[in-house]
Amino acid sequence: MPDEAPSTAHAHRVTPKVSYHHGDLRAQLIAAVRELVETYGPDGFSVAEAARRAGVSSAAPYKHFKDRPEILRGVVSEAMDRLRAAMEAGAAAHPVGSLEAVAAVGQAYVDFARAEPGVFRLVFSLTEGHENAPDLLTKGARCFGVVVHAVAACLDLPPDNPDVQRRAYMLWSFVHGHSFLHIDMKTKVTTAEIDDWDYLLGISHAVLASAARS
Amino acid sequence: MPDEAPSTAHAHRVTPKVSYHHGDLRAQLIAAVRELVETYGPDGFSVAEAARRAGVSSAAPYKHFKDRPEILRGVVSEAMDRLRAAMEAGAAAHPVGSLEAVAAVGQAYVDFARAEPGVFRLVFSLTEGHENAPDLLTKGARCFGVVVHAVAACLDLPPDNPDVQRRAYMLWSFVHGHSFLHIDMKTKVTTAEIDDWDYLLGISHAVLASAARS
DNA sequence: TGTACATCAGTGAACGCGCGTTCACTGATGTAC
DNA sequence: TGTACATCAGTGAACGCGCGTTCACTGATGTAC
Repeated sequence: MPDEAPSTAHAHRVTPKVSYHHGDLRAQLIAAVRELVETYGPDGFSVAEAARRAGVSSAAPYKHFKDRPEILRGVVSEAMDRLRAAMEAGAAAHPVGSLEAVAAVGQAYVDFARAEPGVFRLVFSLTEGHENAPDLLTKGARCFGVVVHAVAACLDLPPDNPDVQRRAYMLWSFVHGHSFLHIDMKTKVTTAEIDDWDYLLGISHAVLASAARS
Repeated sequence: MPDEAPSTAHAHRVTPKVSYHHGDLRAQLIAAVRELVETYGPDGFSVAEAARRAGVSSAAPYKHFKDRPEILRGVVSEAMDRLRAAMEAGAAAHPVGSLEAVAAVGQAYVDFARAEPGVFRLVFSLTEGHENAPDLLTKGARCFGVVVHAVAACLDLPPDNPDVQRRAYMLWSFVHGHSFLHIDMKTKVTTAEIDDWDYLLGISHAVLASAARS
């Protein structure tokens, strides 16, 4: 080769990204976007900045994603997977059919929102993503399915029972609202102290024990 | 002009919305931004486009607002005023202390979210606005105050009673979650049909009638 | 085993664009005298 | 009452910027023979 003697330089390139094709750029980009979304909010990310943080040229992301929205969808998809896993783990930590199992699903939800408020918000701000990404809709429905499952077990009814669906939705909206209020208003707007677990148990009891409505 | 009497107490300036050059550009800009936010989402507005829609040059907005964030804050402030007014009107349409009055506050909240989903989302996505705008915090607290008031009347307890605060927060998070889920997932994720008024009455009953917790 | 080749994840330069904001200005308005 | 003046909400041109995306390319990798 006309290049200089490679002998000395040949040794070991200590830089971790020695490889031209670096391992998993897609995953690294998603991680970078998550970071950006947490720092600057759901719309405060740019493809360019994400690429910069992944240590790659600004054109590189387009080898893995069609365009900017697709990157967002990738982040949301991955986040929903983690959210569902957390909810399932919460339920699994308590006896099947117990009120605690229901509350634990809610606790996982709230914990996720608190740990990743930016991503959490992003998941629910994909107004345009609905039509474009049926797989995201599916994943959302699966998350809801975890709630339905816990409620059904608790009430000893089949998951498709209307009353189960209704109460599961009530619980979900409750927990969803609590999560959002929590991350939106770090400054408390109420004088009452809220302990999550107590609160979620109380909610679960109020919703599941109240008289069935038509 | 002859409409003077500057030293007397009743020195009321007639001509409430004096048209200098353009009429009330400030209000028109806010209206334009509301429109943009509804169309393109909370972050999908630009100062330039708002000015365009108001029929003025792109520099004109800076005669009324310091910068872009201040415009957003103006929109949110105005929206919170309308939201509170709607909640108060809802409560006032039913007997003081009735469960219906409580549910009507929630209904007004949900109605607002459904009528202006973009603005509604914007109100709750001002992550940075908290420190910058104490007046927005105050307005938010006042909105919550409407809920507290209705709950206090219903339970016949003072508004600063911890149980009142706790139940008001529960109701709020419930309604907040329902509102968000409603505007986020137009496609229903549950098989159960939700009638708002029934639903809100049920919620109010479940929250206010359940046994008091420590 | 070595070699030729197709594949494909990267580069880096370039593009057009719309944005936020500033600037000196203009001309209508309200007021003091 | 008329006039001179200060005020201020507008203009329109200009700026620098970072963005999303495209493009021809490069060179490492895996595989068929």
